[in-house]
Order: sequence, then structure tokens, then C-alpha cells
Amino acid sequence: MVFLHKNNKFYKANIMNPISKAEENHLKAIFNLCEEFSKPASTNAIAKIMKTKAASVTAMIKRLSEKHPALVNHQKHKGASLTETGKKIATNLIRKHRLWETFLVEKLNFSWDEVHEIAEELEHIKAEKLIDRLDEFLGRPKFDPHGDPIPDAKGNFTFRKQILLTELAAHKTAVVVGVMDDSPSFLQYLDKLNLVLGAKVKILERIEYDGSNRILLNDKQEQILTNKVCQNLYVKTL
Amino acid sequence: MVFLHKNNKFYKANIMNPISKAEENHLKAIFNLCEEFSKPASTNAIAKIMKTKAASVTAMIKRLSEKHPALVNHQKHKGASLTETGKKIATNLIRKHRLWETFLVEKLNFSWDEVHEIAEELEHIKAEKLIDRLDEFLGRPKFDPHGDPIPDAKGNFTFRKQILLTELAAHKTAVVVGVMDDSPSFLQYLDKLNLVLGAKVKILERIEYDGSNRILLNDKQEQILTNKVCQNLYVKTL
DNA sequence: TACCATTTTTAGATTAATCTAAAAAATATT
DNA sequence: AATATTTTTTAGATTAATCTAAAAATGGTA
Ligand SMILES: [Mn+2]
Ligand SMILES: [Mn+2]
Ligand SMILES: [Mn+2]
Ligand SMILES: [Mn+2]
Repeated sequence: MVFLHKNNKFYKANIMNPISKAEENHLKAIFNLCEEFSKPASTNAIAKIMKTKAASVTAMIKRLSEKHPALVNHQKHKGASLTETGKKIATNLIRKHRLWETFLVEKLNFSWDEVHEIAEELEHIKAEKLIDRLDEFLGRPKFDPHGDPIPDAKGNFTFRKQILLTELAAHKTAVVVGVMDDSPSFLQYLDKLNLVLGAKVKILERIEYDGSNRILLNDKQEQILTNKVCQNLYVKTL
Repeated sequence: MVFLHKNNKFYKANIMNPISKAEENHLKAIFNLCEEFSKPASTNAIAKIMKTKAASVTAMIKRLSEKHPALVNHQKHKGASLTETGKKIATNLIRKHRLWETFLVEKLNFSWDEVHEIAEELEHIKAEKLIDRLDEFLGRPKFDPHGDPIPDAKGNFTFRKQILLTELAAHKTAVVVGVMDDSPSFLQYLDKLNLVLGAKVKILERIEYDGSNRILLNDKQEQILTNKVCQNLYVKTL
């Protein structure tokens, strides 16, 4: 099979055509945006995630569709979404990312605010056997250090009944299981508050004035959490 | 500071100018060639290692010297060598490569013939903390799965009195500590012969006719090793 | 020393991934 | 519906990393 390329040049559509790092990152961005908003990912939104410009995204999507047909769906001005094959690839990247993060925290003693950047690079290492072995070595973890689900080799995510801490009823108790915002600054702040995964939180009082919450942490420590903090913390009721 | 570029364009010499993967691989190739032959690395030799063409190497060396002055020494037609700074970078790459290989074999149960390719990619992950933690996690190993020394964080290699099996005197006993050729085919063949690192070898007879050797393996198994095999095996006398 | 083979460099192209500026299309606001 | 704003695409450049073909330099040999 041959594909028409710009300037009327042809090139073979090599089945082994490897997906580049930039292409992989774009696929992941499109996947995440489509998941979050349940609609095609806009050029601008992708550019923001990729820290590039809209024009670069348009060019990338064009190149992607030509080089690897059957990964991305795209109509001019209508945004991009992934085909099933594209989703498989994106899911596998997320799997790799989260497994590496888990490795860094569990085995190399990194803290949860340090691992994202490194995993962002490690996820692009292409060796299926490596990731299978890593998964096994880590004991086939179901969640990463931020509480995000790690898809299995087939791409299946584990779902968990979780709510935001803002949604937890007053006087109820729950356990911190994840974060919505995984920026280093938020994670570091959570560390300072001892609000790590597994922490037990009881809502003592919800303050109407500003939506802040008086909580009891791990059955002993009383403190105030702003609404913003609670809005970014996932908990699971006991 | 500014550097003149082709077409009389200028560009800023950014101190944070990151070294690309291709540049790193070239530095490593130059380092290895200079170590092996104790003279500047020729364009052709580098191209062979890099699996590119001589013209590409010339271009790369030019770009390297412009973008990162103080890494490579190069005079036209005289080959390339590394400055002290260049050697530091190459040594650190070798450190990363060998630590990752060790990780793959020791922790993820890869065999010694499978790890080179993967480490060739992993070595380019830029995170000093990662490699320090990995080193610690592995117990600060001094040698990789092929018996090659792993430089420490300062770039110091551990030296070891080792000889080729061809140099071992008849009737002497020694332990296999490394390989000269680390191609998968040789390594797989060694596995088949049970000639793994740590194997005990006694030269029973050196056959003059073709340089082959009758050996006793691990005090019990007698077999013939061709000269070529012995030429690629490092041993340490007891 | 002059010639020849080999090695290295230069010249000119190509592709991937980005950019800025301008044009075009879509969307929102009077 | 007309106009203004925002978003997306196109046009045109740039840089890194490679290639092939041709030119130039080097080194060995007659
Ligand atoms: Mn990434
Ligand atoms: Mn994560
Ligand atoms: Mn490499
Ligand atoms: Mn090795």
C-alpha cells in the first residue's frame, strides 16, 4: 500500500512504521481530552496540553492521519478523536506511564510529586516485554501513586466507587484514594497536611460561609481544609 | 554568547541546551572508539557504529561542536575525540546503560542477551536522581550482566585483573567474568554451553591444530571450545 | 614524485516537528 | 442578519537528523 504525501511524493505505508514520541504524546492528549469532555478534542486544547501552538497541532494531526491511518478521526474544524486502535495505543501509554510512576515510588523511593515528569519520558520506551515484566515485578498494581487506575495489558481499567471530598456527607468518614489535581505543588501541600493515600478523613463540620471543612484526620488530628483542596481529593467511603 | 551557524544565521548558545539522543549516541561512539584504539575516532568508524553514513557523521560532529563547544575535539580529516567534559557525559551514559541492563537482568529476569537494545533507549532518560536511586536500589553494582564495569557517579571504573580464555595457561583454572563480544547470538550460544558468568573453567588441553580447547566446566563437565569462543571470554584466575 | 584508492567533506535533498503571521471558518454578540 | 471575536487552518520558515552524489583531501605504492 502507498499513500500520497505532500508534493505528490509517495511513500510506503510500512506496517512497522513506528509511532514517534511526539505522535504518542498527541495521541495521549487526544485520548484524555475525549475522555474528559466526551467530545472530539479541540486543536487549542491539544496545543495547551502539548505546550505547542494550534498550528503545530493541525500539522501533527495531518501527519498522523497520513502516516498512520486508522488511529485518528479528524474533520476540519471539528476536532480530533481516536479510533479503537488509537485508543489501544493511548491506553497502553497510560499503562506504561502509571506503571513507571509506581515503580519510582514503590521501588526507588521517589515521592508522588516527583514522578510524573520522569514517567512522561519512560512511557515512550518501546518494549512490550519490559512493561509486562515491570507489571509483574510490581505485583500487577491496580492503581498508581496518585490513585489513578492502571489499565491491564488488555487495556481494561479497574473502576472504583470514589467521590470528591466535597461530596462526602457531613459526619461521614472516608479514606483518601486519589487526587484530581496531580500538580507537584498540590501534592507537596497534601504531604504537608498528611493527606496521603490511605489517610482516614471524617467531616466534622462543613462551613457554609466559604465551603471549607473541619475534618478529623486519622482519628486524631483536627484541621481545616479549604473547598479547593476538598474539590481535588478523591475519597472512598468505608 | 552567539555562534555563527550555516547561512550566516546566529543562535544563542543556551547553557541549558540539552544534548539530544542522537548527539549522546555519537558521543558514546566516539568515546568507545577512542578508548579502544587510543586515537581519534574516524568518521567511518563512527558511522558504522551509528549505522549511518560518513556524511551524516561529519554533519553531526559539526553541529555538536557548534551547539556544545567544549565536548568534542575535531580537526578536518583528523577524526574526533572528546574533551574531559565530553568524556564525563559519555561515561555517565555508559553508567546509565549498564545500570539499566543490571536492573533488567537482576530485577525483571531478562536474560543477558535481551537487555542491550532496551538499555540503549533507557540510557537517554535524563534524570540524575533516577539513576542515583536505581544504583542504590541495585546495591551499587560494580559490573553489569556482561561483566563490564559500571562507572560510579564520579565516573570511576572498577578495574579487575582479567584475561581472555585464550591467554589462560594450560591446566590452570579460572572463572568466567565477562565477554568481549556481547552480541545476542554469542550470548545465547554461551547460555547453551552453560558458560555463564561465574562458571569455573579449567583448561585440560590446548589443541595446537586449530587453537581449540578441551576444558572442564564447573569441575564436572568436559567439552571443547573453539578458539573464537575463547577469544571472546574474559576469565579471572583463582 | 605521481598516481590511485580510500576516506572525509561538501552540496543539495528530504522528513519530522516545531514556529509566526495571515487567511478562513466557526461561534458569539449585538 | 450583520458584525465582532475566537478558533482553526494554511502558508512559509526554521532546525535536527538523516540521505546520495560529487568533490576534495589523505595516504600508500609504483
Ligand atoms: Mn510523554
Ligand atoms: Mn499518575
Ligand atoms: Mn542509545
Ligand atoms: Mn553490557
